Amino acid sequence: MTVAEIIVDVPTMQTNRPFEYSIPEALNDVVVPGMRVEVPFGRGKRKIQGFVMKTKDQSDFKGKLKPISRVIDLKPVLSNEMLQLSYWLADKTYSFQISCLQTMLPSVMRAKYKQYAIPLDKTDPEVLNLFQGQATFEITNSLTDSQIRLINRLRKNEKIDLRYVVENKAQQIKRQAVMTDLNIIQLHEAKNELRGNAKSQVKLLDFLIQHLNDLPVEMSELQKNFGIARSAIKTAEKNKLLKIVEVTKLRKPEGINPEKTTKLELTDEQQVAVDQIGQAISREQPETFLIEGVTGSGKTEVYLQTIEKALQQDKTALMLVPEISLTPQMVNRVVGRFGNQVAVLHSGLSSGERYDEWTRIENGDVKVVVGARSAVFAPLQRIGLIIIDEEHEASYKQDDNPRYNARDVALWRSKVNHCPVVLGSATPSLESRARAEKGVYHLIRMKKRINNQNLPHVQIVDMRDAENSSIKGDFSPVLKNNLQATLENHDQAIILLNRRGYSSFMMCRECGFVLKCPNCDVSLTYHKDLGKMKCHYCGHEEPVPNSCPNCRSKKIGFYGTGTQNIEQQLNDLFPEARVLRMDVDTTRRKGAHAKILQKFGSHQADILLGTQMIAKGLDFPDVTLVGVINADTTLSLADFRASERTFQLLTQVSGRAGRAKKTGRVVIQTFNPDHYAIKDAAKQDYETFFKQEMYLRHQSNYTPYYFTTLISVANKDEGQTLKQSYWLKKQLQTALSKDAILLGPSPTMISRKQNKYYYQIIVKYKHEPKLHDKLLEILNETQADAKKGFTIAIDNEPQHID
DNA sequence: AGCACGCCGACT
DNA sequence: GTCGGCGTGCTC
Repeated sequence: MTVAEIIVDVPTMQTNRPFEYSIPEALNDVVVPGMRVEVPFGRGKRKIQGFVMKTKDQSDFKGKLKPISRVIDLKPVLSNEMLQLSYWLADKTYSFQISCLQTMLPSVMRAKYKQYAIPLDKTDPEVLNLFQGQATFEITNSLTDSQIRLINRLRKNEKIDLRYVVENKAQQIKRQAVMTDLNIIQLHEAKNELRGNAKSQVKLLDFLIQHLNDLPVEMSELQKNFGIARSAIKTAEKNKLLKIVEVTKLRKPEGINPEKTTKLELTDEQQVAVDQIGQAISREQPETFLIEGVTGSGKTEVYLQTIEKALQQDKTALMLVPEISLTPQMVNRVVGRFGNQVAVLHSGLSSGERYDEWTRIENGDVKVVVGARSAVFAPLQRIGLIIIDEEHEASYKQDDNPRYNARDVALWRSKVNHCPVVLGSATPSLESRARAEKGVYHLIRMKKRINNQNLPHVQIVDMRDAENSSIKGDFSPVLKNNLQATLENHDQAIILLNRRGYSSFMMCRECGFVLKCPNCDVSLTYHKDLGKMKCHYCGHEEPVPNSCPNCRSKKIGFYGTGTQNIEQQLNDLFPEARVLRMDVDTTRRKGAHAKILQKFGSHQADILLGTQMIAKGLDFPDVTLVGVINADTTLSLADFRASERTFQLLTQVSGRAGRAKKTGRVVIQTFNPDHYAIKDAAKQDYETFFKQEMYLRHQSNYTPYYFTTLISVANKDEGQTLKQSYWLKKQLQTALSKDAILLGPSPTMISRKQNKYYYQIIVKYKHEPKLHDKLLEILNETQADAKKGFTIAIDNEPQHID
C-alpha cells in the first residue's frame, strides 16, 4: 500500500472529505486504517493530525501527493467498526467527519497545535530584539497586533521561520519495573551462588522467587514496600539476574472497592425479562427490547443478570446510564458483581484517568463498560449486549456538534455486533413506546415492585384553592404537616424544586423593572454564596443593586424561588431539621455530588432539597416522603415535550418514596391539578399517559408521528439573522413536498445569548427524500458566512425546542 | 484553520 | 510608487 486516504483535522465544509497522501517506504506496513498520523497540509509548512481511513495502491488525485510525516499511533486507535460508524454519524448529524472521529476518542487524544518562531538571520537587529536572547518562542494569541505584523514581515523577508508542532497529549505514565527471564530453578541456583554477605541480593532473589507470577513489579514499589534499594537492583541487573523494563501504569480511579455482591432472587416478571433477553443474546440478533418497569420493579437486577449471560458466552456488555444516575450507589452495584472486569466512564474522571480506562477497554482487559452518553463509543470487541437505562433521558442526546443520540448509536452498533439492545425506563419516551406498539421493539412490562411493595400514596395539592393561595411561603399546610410527621418518625424526606425559570431574580415594585443580563435576554439570578447577581448563560456578574437602576426607588427586591430560598424557608419552618441542598451551586466541585448523596444515605441529614438531579435512580430506604414544590413549571414551556418531561420527572421522583419496607407518601403542589401529566404521574400510570399524549401528538403532528428537524440561525445583528432565516426557509421550501410542515422562523425562547440573536425553523415531515441533501447544500453555501459571524445549526430530532 | 494571492486606498 | 488592509479560494 502506497497511498492513504486521510480525514484531516480541519473542521470546515470544504475539507470534509478524505485527502490522499503517499505512504513513505519506511512506513509501508505501518500505516493502517484507524491510525492517527501527522501530515503537511496547505501551502505553508503547517502540520496537522489526520485519521487514516483507507490505504490503497493507486491514487485518484491528479496532483502530486505529499508524504505522511509520521505516525502518531503504533497501532490503530479506531477499529473498522468505529471508522464505519463515523461515516454514518457525520451524515446523520450533519457534522464534520473529523468531529465525529474525535468524539469517539478520549479528549486527550485530540491533537494540540503549537507554533514556534525560530530565527534564520541571527544578525538582524529586529530579529535579535524579537527573540530577546531566546532560541525560540511560542506564537500564542497573547501577542499584540504589532508583534504579529512584525513576525509576518520578518517571515516574508526570510529572517525568521515558523515551526509547527503537533502535540499528542495522550501519554501514559511510564515507570521502571523489574522483570526476569530466569525461571524458578535458575533463580534458586543463582541465590545459592551468591556470596554470604550479599544480603540485599538474597532479599531481592527471594522476592523474585515469591512474586515470579506478579512480574513486572515497579521499582518504586520494591523500594517502598520491600526495602530493596535501587543499587541492589542495579547490581542484579548487571549480573543478568533481572531486567529493568518500562511499564505503562494505568491510573486506576481510586476510591470504591465495593464488597462482592451476589445475584438476587428474581421475581417472576424479572425472570421473564432475563430469559427473553438471554435468548436474544444467544441468537445474536440485533433485536431491541423495551423494558417498561415501574419505579422499584428491579430493572437494575435484570440488567446485571443479562450482562452475566453475555459474559458467560464470552461476550462483552455495554451499559449506558444518564450522567446524574452514575452515582457511587449504582457503580458499586455493578462493580460489586463483576469486579475488575468493569470499566466506569463518568464525568468525575480526570482526562488522564479517562484515557487509561479507555486503554483498558481497548486492550481487552475489560468485559463490561458502564458510562454516560459518550461511553457508547467504548472500544469494546464482541459486544453481546447493550443496555440503555432511563432510556427516555434527554441527556443521551448531545446538544452540540456532533448532535448525536447515544440511543441511535447503540442501535447502529447492535446491528454490526449482532447483539440485542435493552432500553429500560419507568417512563419510556413516546418514540420508543410507540415502536414497541408497532412491534419494532419487544415490549417487556414489569408492573410490580419487588417484594410487592405498595406504590407510594400520592396527594395532589391544588395551590389555587382558598387554603393555599394565601400562604406566605412555598409550603402548603399539607406538605408542612407531612414533613413534620416524617421528622417526628426520624424518617427522611426529599423536596424537589422543578427548576426551569424558577430562581430568584430582582424586580422593582415601583416601576416593574427587572434586572437583566446586558449580553443575553434573560434576567440575572441571585447567588447567595457569591452575594452577586449572575447570568446563567454567559456568566456575567454584577453586584446586587440597592436601588432600582431605572427609577432609583429603594423598593427593588428578590422574586421567584431558588433552592437557596426554599432552604431558608425550611430552616425557618423546621429549625431542628438538618437540610442538605443539592443544586448546580453545591455540586460544582468534583465529587461534591457523591458526597452529598453519601451524607444523606448515612442519615446525616433529614431533608434532601434539590432540582432534577435528585429524581433519578436514588435508593434510600429511609425516605418516606417526597414533596414537589412546583410541579408545573416544566408544563408551561413552549416545548412539545413539556407534558412528557413533567410526567417523567414527577413519576421518577415519586418513585423515590418508600423503597424499602416503609410505605411512601408523595405531595405534589401544583397550579394545574387537573392536567393529565400530573394526574397520571400521581397514579404512576404510564399507559394512560401514553395514550393521551399520543393522541395529542397526533393532533399536532409531532413526534412520533412526524420526524422533526430544527435549524437555527444566529448572528450579532438581529435584522441580518431574520433575513438569513427567511432565505433559509425559502431554500427549504424548494426541496419539500406539500406534506411537510414548515414552522418559523421564530425567535428562540431566549432570543439573545452572548449578544447573538437566535432564530429557528422547524421542519416536521414523514417522508422527504430531498431534505437531507438540501440541508447539506445549505450548509455548504452558508459555510462562507460562518466567518462573518453567522452560524447555522441543524439538529436532527431535537430533544428540546427553546 | 491558516495561508497566499490579489485588489484597493493612504502613506513615505 | 509601496505598505498593509481585507475578501476569496485552496489545501492531497
